[in-house]
Amino acid sequence: MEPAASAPLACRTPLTAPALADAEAAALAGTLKALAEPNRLKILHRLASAAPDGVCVCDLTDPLGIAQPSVSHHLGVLRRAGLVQRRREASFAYYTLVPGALDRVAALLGERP
Amino acid sequence: MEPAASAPLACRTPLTAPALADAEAAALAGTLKALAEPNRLKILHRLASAAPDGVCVCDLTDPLGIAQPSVSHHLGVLRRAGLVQRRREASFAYYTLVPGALDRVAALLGERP
DNA sequence: CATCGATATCGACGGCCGTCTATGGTGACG
DNA sequence: CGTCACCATAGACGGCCGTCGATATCGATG
Repeated sequence: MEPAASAPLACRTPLTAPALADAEAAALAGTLKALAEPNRLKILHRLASAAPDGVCVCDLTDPLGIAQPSVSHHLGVLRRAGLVQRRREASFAYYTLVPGALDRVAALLGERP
Repeated sequence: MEPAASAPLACRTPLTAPALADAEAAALAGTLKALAEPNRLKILHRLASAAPDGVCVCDLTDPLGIAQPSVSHHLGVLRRAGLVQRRREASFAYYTLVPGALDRVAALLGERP
């Protein structure tokens, strides 16, 4: 608007702020990217609804309507993101939510720094 | 584990639940997909930090380190997702957060149905 | 030991996404 | 009225992602 240096014009920049660091942005984006998929959201909802001691893969394949390798793939993504955990028993695999994980993400989105 | 019908085996399915509807899953996934990008998170953080009357595009280009059309692209994605809004003034464009948008997303992630 | 069922991994294919350069449209200024 | 700054759009290119069929592993069963 007025006293700038050499720049031809500056609309204005009233703010300063730590500016979200690259590492934090990438980390949060990674977690959100794991969440941003319809089938994975359905999986999480299912695990949240009926997760006393876990849900096995065979109980997820039919409701989702996708092939079993795809279900395993999505579970792997959620597991690498730290959102779910696996408990192996015989030849079955029972998946459960990692307790505070979703709430932590929600808190990060809700906070207004 | 034992008394099934004709299926050769059923690990067990103790739970029932409405099961997240396709439309809801797709909608939430769409919003999360808009959030799941480092540069867009930085934009939102910036808007949240210093957003009394908005931030113009020129103030976002340099901190992000990407070309101006890319910034416009990201702002468009956030706007179509209903997360930010635009206010045009002269040749400038001031972007602000849509008030309750982020909190709504956080609430959806935090609720345990 | 041979078989079968439950999962995970592999390789391939199609589509979406983030980035860029180039260009267009609009308001201010001289 | 010509010029310039700000912003948006269009088109192209490379890479990541979701899906599948095929295959491997591992435990239980007979």
